[in-house]
Amino acid sequence: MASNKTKSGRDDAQANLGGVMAIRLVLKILEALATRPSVGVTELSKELDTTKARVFRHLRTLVDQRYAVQDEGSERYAAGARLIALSRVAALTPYEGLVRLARPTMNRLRDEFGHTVNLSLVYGDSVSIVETLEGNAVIGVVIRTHAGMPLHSTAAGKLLLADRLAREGKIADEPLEKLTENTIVDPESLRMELLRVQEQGWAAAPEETVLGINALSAPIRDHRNELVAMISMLSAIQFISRQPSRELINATKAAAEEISSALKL
Amino acid sequence: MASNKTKSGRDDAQANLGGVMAIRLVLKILEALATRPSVGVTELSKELDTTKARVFRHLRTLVDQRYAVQDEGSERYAAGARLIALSRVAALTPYEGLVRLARPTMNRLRDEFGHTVNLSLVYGDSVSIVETLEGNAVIGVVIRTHAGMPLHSTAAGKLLLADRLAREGKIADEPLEKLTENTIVDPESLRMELLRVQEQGWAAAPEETVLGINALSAPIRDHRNELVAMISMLSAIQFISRQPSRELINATKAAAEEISSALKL
DNA sequence: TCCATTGTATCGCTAGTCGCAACGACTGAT
DNA sequence: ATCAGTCGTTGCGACTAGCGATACAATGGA
Repeated sequence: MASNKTKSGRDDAQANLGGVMAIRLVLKILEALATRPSVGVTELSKELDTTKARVFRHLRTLVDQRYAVQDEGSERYAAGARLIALSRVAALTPYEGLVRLARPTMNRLRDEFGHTVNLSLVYGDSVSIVETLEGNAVIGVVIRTHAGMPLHSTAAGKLLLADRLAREGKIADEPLEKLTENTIVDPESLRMELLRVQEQGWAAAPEETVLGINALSAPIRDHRNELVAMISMLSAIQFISRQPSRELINATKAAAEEISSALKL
Repeated sequence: MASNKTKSGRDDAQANLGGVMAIRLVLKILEALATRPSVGVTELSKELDTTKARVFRHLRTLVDQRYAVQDEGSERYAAGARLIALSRVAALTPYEGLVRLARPTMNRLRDEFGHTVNLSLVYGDSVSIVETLEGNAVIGVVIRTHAGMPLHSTAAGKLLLADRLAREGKIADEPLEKLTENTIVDPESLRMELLRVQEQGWAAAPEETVLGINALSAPIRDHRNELVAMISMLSAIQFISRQPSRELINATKAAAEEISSALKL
C-alpha cells in the first residue's frame, strides 16, 4: 500500500537528507533574497520545488524578523535590514570573512609543500599581505604582514597590474624601481610579462624583489569575477625555481580557485 | 488540569510570536556565528533560552549546508564558507546594501520636509554621493551623484574631517580652496568648526560651496562605530537657514541614527 | 468581460521536531 | 586515582509545529 494519494504528509521531495527541514528551505530563500532585487512567492516555490504555502510562511517569518521586507502595495519580497546588517557584520572588514574562508586552504597548501603561504588583499590599487603561514623549512623565508609591497617586482603585485592592464588597457607608467638585478624595469618588458601573467593565470617573481627569493601567486576572484585577493607561496629560489614545477603551479591555482568558488555561494 | 508536568510539549518559552519557530532560532544562531569567532552548543542554548539538543540539531543542519563549520577535534562551531559568501553577495559593493537600507528613511525625510535628500558614502579619505532624492520645491536644488566633493566646504565633508580630526588628532593641512566668500579657508577656523561639528553631531555649510545653497548633514556609523556614510538635506538657504531649525536638525540626526542602528543587527 | 496569475487565508493531519535524560570524553581540582 | 563538572552528542517517545491541499480576493492583460 504505497501511499498513492496521501492526504497530507510531507512529501519525500527533498525531505530526506537529514537536518531540520525548515532550515534547509529558509537558507535557500535567504540566498535568493541576497542575490536578487526581489522575489515572488510563486516564483520561489517553483524554483525550490515546493509549495507556495511553505514559501509564504517562511517569508512571512523572515519579514517578522526583519530579514525581509515587502515592497509597498503588498507585492514581492526583498532583502530586509537585518539580512543586510548580518552581511556587514559577518564580513567585519570587507575582507575579514575572506581570511577566515581562506585559512583551511592555506593550511593545506603549507602542509603539502612546506613553503611559506600568504594571502594578499587588494585595496584599490595596492596590495597588502594580511595573513601568512610560516613554512616548515629549517631555514625559511618569512614576510611581514600589512607592509606595502612594490607591485612590479612581486608575484601578487603583478597579478594586480595584469588585471588593471586587462581592464583599462593600460597601466600608470611610474618609474619602476630597480630592487635587484632581476627586477623588470623596462615598461615594455613589464607589459609583456603582465600579458603572459594574465593569460596563464599565475605569476612568479624570481629574485626580483630580494635576491635568492622567489614567490608564486594566483588570483582569487569574487562572484562578480573581480580580483579581490591573491594566494602566494614564498620560499628560497632553491625550492621554488625560476620556472616553478607544474605541480606547484597547479596546486597554487587550484587553491585560488577553491577560495574563489567558495566566494560564489 | 493545567499541564503541570507535561512529559514533553514545546514550552511556551518563545513559541508564541507566530511564524516558523525553527527559523526564529536559526536566525539567532546565524547572528551569533556572524558576530563571534566561535560558539558552543551549551553556551548558545543558555543565551537563546532553549535546549542543547535543539541548538545542536540546528547547528548540525547548518554544517550540512556549509553555513557553519566545526573546529577540528570536534569542538565549537564557527561561521562557514556559505555564510561568509552570503555576506559578500548581500552587500554587493561594500555599500550597496547600505543604500538599500537607507532608502526608506530617505524617502520619509524627503516627504516630510520636501528638501533634496542625499546619501554620501565614505571611501577612505573621500566622500561620494551615491544616492539622491529630489526635493519637491517648484524651483529646487539637485546635486550630481558620484561627483567628488570638496571636504572643507560641504556638510558631509566636514563630518568626515571632524571624524578624522577626532581619531588622529590632526588633519592634513592642504590649502583650503575658497569657493565662495563664505568658504572657511583659515585652518584654525576650520579646526574650531570641526570640533563644534564633532560635538554637536551634525554639520551645515551655509553658502560655503555655492552661494544661496545650504546643506545639513548627520553621520551614519556602523556596528563598530566607524563613520561609513552621511545623510544630508540640501536646499536653498531660504529654506535651510544659516542656523537650521531644531526640528530640521533633529530629524536629520534621527534619520542618521535610524540607519546606524539598522546596521547593528 | 473573462481568464490567468498573484499573494494570502484556512483547515485537518501527521511526521518532523521537540524536551528530556543519559552517554562518553575531557579537564582540572582534590 | 578519583571525583565533579564540563563539553558535544545521541536515543526515545510525545505532540505540536509545519505541512499539503484547496479556496479566495486582488490585480492586470487580452
